[in-house]
Amino acid sequence: MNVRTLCLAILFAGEATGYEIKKLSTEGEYAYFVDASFGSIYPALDRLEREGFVTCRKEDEPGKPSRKVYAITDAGRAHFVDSLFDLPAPDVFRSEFLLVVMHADILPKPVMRRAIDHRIEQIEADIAKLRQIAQGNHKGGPQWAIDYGLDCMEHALGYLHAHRDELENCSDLGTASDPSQPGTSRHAARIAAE
Amino acid sequence: MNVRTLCLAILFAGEATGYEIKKLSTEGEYAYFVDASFGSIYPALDRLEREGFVTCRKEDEPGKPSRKVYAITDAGRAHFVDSLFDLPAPDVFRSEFLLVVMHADILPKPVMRRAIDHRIEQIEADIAKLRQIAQGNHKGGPQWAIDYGLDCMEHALGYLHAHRDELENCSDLGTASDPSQPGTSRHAARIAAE
DNA sequence: GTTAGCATGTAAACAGTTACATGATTGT
DNA sequence: ACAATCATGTAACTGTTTACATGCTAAC
Repeated sequence: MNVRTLCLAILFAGEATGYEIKKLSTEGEYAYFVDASFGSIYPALDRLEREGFVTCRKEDEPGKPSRKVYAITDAGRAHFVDSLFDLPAPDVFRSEFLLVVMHADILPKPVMRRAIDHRIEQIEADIAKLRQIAQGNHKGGPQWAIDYGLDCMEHALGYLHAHRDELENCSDLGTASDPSQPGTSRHAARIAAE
Repeated sequence: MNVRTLCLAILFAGEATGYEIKKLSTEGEYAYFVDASFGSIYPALDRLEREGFVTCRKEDEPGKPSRKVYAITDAGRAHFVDSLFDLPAPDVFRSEFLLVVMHADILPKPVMRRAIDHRIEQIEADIAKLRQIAQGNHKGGPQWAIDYGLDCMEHALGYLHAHRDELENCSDLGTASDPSQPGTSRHAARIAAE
């Protein structure tokens, strides 16, 4: 999904500024969709306004930076709802962690351990964030999405906890570095630095 | 992760042509990482060769299209393994399906049902693909990655089956279209067409 | 006095997709 | 005859990121 649709989705739920859209897409309830930067959001809102899908109202409160509050139009609403009727594109799951996992056999144990710990912390942070979002009283679709997300994340976290030993035991040859492999010069130093 | 790293990861496991890398990244064992097109793979291999991370051998078998078989160099191996020592970037999960779910309340039941059916089919296809990959005898890291992937997907599938009714019951107002909302003109036609 | 948060925007650079061009072989 | 698979490559385009520029307020 692109930034355009993200903007429409957020504005469909209520008015917002570019700044707020950024926050919602990176930290808030819309983080499942796109992780947009200012450099893509502001131009997208400009274009949506030119196309008549959103309107813009400038707010100048003294003592505060002026802000441009965007609102969706009837045409925008129609366009967005219409796109929901299309069959959704397949879910995307990308994991650099799994790339590391696939090479557990050639990585020193401490490196693998650190990667697992890091991944666990990330999932825990994601769960905490979702739980916080869940505080607001949602219902119907939004509530279902939250429950689904929490359930999947908790399951993945449980799996990691239950099976991390197996993963760590793939790599018990060298605790620091294996000099028989090329390019390991920097590795020992990195591990030593911890 | 970018196409460059994908190429190195695949070549780390063995020689391959650009064509084979494409297949592995879209259908095979590396689909967790990047979904690359020819337009990105061929230039990436060119650049990796110029930089000395891979070498290229041209194979001309009569009666077959000539192919360029790439192999990783020691420098490439070192570069790749080194990158595995970095803390992996957070996993990415993006779901258009969940965007539809979040608007279940305003979507007609048949649309929601179709979206759920479609999502279930996708997960089932992904599971089937992973099971097929699992046929090859993997061990250690790669085996762990497969088991993890299967477990997470099966869990998500189970959740969908167990909770799809709740989701469908969010939208029981209009079975086809709701004329009180703007922009629903095309919707009725779409539903009717099924 | 310095960091963090609020707030908008632009330009250059980069990554990647899409569409096109080419052509042989194998299977239906 | 037609489609699919194998196989490489380029050019134009699009979308997005990064870095920069600006400036005010509130908290520490």
